Amino acid sequence: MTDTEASSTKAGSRNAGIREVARQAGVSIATVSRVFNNAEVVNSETRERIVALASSLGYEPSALGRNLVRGRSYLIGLIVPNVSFPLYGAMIHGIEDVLGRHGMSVLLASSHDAAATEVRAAQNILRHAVDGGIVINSIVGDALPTQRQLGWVHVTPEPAGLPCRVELDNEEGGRLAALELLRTGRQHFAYVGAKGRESADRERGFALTLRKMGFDYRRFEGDYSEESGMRASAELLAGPLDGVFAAGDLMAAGVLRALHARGIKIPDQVAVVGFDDAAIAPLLYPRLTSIRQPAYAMGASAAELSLNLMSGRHNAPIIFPPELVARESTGPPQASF
Amino acid sequence: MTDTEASSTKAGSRNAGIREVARQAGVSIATVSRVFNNAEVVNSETRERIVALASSLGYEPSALGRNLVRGRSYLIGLIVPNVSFPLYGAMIHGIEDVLGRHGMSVLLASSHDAAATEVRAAQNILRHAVDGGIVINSIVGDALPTQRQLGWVHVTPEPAGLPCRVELDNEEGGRLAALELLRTGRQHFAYVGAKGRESADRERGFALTLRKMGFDYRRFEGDYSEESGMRASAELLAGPLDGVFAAGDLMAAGVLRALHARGIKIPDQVAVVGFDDAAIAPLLYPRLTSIRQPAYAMGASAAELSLNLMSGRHNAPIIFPPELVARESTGPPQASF
DNA sequence: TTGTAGGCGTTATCAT
DNA sequence: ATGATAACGCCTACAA
Repeated sequence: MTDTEASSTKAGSRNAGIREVARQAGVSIATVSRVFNNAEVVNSETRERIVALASSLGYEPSALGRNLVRGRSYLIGLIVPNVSFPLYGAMIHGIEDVLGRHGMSVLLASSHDAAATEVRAAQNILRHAVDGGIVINSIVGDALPTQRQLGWVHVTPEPAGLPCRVELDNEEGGRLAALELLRTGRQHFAYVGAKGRESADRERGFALTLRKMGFDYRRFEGDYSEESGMRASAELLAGPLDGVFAAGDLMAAGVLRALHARGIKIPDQVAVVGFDDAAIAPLLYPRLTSIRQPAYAMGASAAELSLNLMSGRHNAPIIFPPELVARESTGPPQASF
Repeated sequence: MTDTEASSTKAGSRNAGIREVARQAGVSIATVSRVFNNAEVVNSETRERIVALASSLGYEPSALGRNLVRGRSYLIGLIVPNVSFPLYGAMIHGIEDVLGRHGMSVLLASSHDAAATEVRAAQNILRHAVDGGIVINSIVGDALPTQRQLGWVHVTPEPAGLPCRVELDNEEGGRLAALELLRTGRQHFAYVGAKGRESADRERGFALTLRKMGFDYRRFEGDYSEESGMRASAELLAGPLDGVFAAGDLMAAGVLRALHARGIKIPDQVAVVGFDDAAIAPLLYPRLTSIRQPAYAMGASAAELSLNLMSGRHNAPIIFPPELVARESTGPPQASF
């Protein structure tokens, strides 16, 4: 393998490097480099000549070489529990937009809600010498492997100890749900929750708001699945019920289905509020009122936090307010032709 | 900034490099390198000493340096129209699994169904010297920018000319839908489609199968949105109707909703079949029968194709068969308690 | 089994 | 405005 020969003569097998361009242009490699970095500083005539030559030779600076000398990869690692979940999709969108604006790209890995997989994803990401990292709903939290001075930005409500964090004001979400049910004149409430701090926070906001108005509520602990929502309905219907707040849209879907199966009219007899405002919410029957997480904005903020972290700056956790999206399940059906 | 001093003495600010490890271990950097590559070939005693030292120094080989000398980035670029779409999520999952098994990672970028964004995403990906690339439902097709001998693997039904491709047998999907409607004794059919080759293929399979049994059908052209599905129902109900095949689950959702609004019983009076078997299908009311794309397997195949392409091997396009997932919208409701 | 040394493709400093 | 040249961190013949 006469490697030197091949690389200098036979164009195509390996693209022309900076040396070859410099040689053919009759300048030093430094000048070529400058053309692609500080274009202004080089004589406009030689610059154009080099640009033309480079493009005819199919040359462009190698990211590999550039990364090495700059000590950066321009990559941000991103760990997501599950790419399919629409809420995460919106977050990723926000992350991509901000990062792209700063010339950085997203290295993706999924944790599939398993601690071992999450750690493996982190190691995998670290192997690529990323400049930063973002984890959505981390399971292992600050036990995530790291390297150099890389800091992970967390998008999660827990644990509270994590320094660099973006989270949703879940308690406020619970409050909004309660207000919506109160607004539509309900009196017999129920909360369909799940384990974990997210649900607990949502319930607290819900409970506080109801109590302030002199109401109590019953509760059911599910697991965010549609099926657990159906179980919840079955159990809660043993008593008086006209207002349900479910901690997730999937559970709310189950509630709707079970009420439906019993011929109960929504929202006339029972109103239902979900959480997340996932893509399914407006497709359910009836269309589901839900508490929306500003997922895009949260992703964008996480990206900015990560960018700041790279530059040594450190920011306080950012807490986002949720927003009520009122649909048919708590009010009169929208006009449908 | 006495950079050289800092890097050689003050551990921490910049992690130890291979030189430092070699120096402290009293060996050459070549030996240290071998420990992390051809571990077997180095004396087990020195190896353990080096491993211990490296870990105490927090040393691990720099991906930057390694990539440069090997001329590879171990990155595969992935362009997705929209991360949120659950079908794509499953594909990404398949891609990640296969790639991870080969020590490669996913560099993600979204096209948001816009040609300009897709091209920009490709350029962005190319800047990172990826070893390969995969595009899901590309808009610009073979006009995607490329470099070196990098070849994009397409997951898409069109254009047919693309050499490296994974696609679904849409015609077979249409056939399955027709068979299911025939099986449940329907006689007055309708197809709710959209523009593009995917829909055309699905319709062909649907039409051929019906005609073979002596049936005809009416058609409506929507745009994959729920709203267009509702319009379809409104129009189609002008004539006799008891079996609808919609080219997408969202349109099917619209069909269901419109039928519902008119008090039409599903599946008793009208049966509905969707396409994709997206996450929403089992959540609709009633649960939607749909034609499933083997998204995970398709993603996995795309990844394998890309891996092969890197090694110079070239494969023929792979065509996947869809699968019927029967639910309530075409048959008796499942037992619900 | 281990060391030597060249090179991967670029950037950036210091002269000129 | 341009050229030499020293890194960047690592891998890998080749030699010992």
